[in-house]
Amino acid sequence: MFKKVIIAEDLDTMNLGIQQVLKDLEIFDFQHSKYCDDVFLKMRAAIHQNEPYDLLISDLSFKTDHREVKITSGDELIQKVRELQPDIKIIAYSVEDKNYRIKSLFYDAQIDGFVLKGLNSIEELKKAIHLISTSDQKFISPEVASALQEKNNYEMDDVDIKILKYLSAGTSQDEIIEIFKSTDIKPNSKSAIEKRLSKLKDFFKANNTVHLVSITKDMGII
Amino acid sequence: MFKKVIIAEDLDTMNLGIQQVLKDLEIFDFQHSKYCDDVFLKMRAAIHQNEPYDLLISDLSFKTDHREVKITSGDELIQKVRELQPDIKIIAYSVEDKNYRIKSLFYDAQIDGFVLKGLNSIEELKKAIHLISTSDQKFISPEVASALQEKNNYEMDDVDIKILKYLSAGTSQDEIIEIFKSTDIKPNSKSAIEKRLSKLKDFFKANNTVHLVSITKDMGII
DNA sequence: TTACGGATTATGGTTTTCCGTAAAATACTG
DNA sequence: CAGTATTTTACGGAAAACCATAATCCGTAA
Repeated sequence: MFKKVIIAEDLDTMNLGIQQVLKDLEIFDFQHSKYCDDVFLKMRAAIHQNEPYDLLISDLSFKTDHREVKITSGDELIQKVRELQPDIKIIAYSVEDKNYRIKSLFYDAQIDGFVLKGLNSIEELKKAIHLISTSDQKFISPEVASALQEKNNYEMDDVDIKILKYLSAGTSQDEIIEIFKSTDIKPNSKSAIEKRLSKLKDFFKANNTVHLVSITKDMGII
Repeated sequence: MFKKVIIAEDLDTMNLGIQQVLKDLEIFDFQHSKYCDDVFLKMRAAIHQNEPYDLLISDLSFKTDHREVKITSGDELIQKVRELQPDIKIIAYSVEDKNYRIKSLFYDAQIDGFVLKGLNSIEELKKAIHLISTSDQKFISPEVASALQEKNNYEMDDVDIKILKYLSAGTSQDEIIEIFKSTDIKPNSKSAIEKRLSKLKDFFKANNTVHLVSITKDMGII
C-alpha cells in the first residue's frame, strides 16, 4: 500500500471527501493543496529530502484565484510530474468524461488510473488505489472504460486542432489562411484548409462548420 | 436557524463535505439524495406529514445512472420545489459560473442563495445558511456577484434560443425555416431569421455564426 | 378611419463557404 | 533514378450565408 500521498484538488468540499477515503484506507501520511504549483513544489522538495511521494491524486480542472499560478490545469501538472518523477503512480480524479481527453491522459501522460467523480466514486477510488498499489495494472472507471477501447481511426493533427480553435474564435477561413501564411504553418492554401475541414466534418458526422465546432467543443477537443 | 434540511447532490465525495458543514452548524436533521426525483418525493412526503423541510441545498448538474429519472437537473428540481412549497428557502450550490444561468436562477426560480463551489466554498456555504435563516436577504458568492449587476439590455427570446440550439445541432438556416413553418413558430421567414441572427451576433460581439454558437455555448445559454 | 411604429416578410446583390476536378509538389519505394 | 502514392495547391461553379433596402402586416392611438 502507498505510504505517502499527495492530492491536488481545488474544491474544499471535495477535499474533505478524498481525505476521508485515505483515512479509511489507513493512509495517514498525505498532503493536499488547492494549487497545482504548490503540489509540484512539494513533490520536488520531497524528492530532494529523499522522501518522495509514491502516489499523486489529481483533479483536472482548477478554479483560478487572485493568486498567480504557472500550472493551471491537472493535465499540465500530471505532465510535469511525470517528467520530474517518472516512476510515481498517478490517479486522475475528475468529472471529465470526454473520451478524447481521458485517452490522451493514458497515452500521453501515462497515468495509472482514471476515476470518474460520480455517484459511487468513493468506492471506485478505493479500488483504484488498491489495484495500483499492488500491481502495474491500469484502473479506469467502468462508465468511461469505452474511452480506451474506441478505435479512433482518424488521427487528428495539430493543424486540425488549430483550425478548429480559430474557427470557434470567430476567425474566417480566409483569415486563418493569412495567419497560417504569416506564421509559417505548412499547409496554408485555401484548398488544403477546405479539405481538412471536409475530412473533419466527415469523421465527426457534422453537417456543417457550425455543427463541427459544436461537436468538438462538446467532446473537449477544443 | 434551520431545523430540517435536504440536500440534492450527486457526487458522493461532495456529499461528505456538505454534511460536515451542516454538522458544524449543529444541524443534525438533514437528508440527502443523489437523485432529484428522490429529493422531490421526500419533500412532498414531508409536507403531507406536516413536517416540511425548511431548506433545500441543491447542486445544478446531475450525472445520469442506469436509473430512469424524471427530473434531470437542479434547475428543474428547484423550479418544481418552488411550486410545491413556495416559502421554502433554496440555496444552489454549484460550480456553474455562467452569469446567464445564475441570473435566471435568482429571477425565474427565486432562489435565496447561490454558493459557488470553489476554494473556500465551505465558509461561504456557512455564511449563506446563516444569512438566509435569519433574514430574507439573498446570498451570492462574491466571485459571481457581478452576474446580478450586469445589465443585460438585450432580452433574448425563446425563438432566439431555439435558433441557436438548432444551429449548434447542425441545422442549416433554410432547414430551420422549414421546421418553423411546419411547427407554426411565428417568425419563419428567411429575413426574420437572418435579422435575429444578426442582432444576436451584434449583441454577443460575434464575427460569424460559428463564433456566435461557440460563445453562447460557453456562456451556458445553449 | 387614418396615421404611425414595430415586427415580419420579400427581394436582390455580395461575400463566404462548399465541393469537385485537376495540376503541381513532395514523399515513399524498389 | 524512375515510378507510384500522398499531400498540397489551383481553379471554377454551386450553395449557403450575409447584408442592405423596401414592401407588407398588424396593433394602437389620434
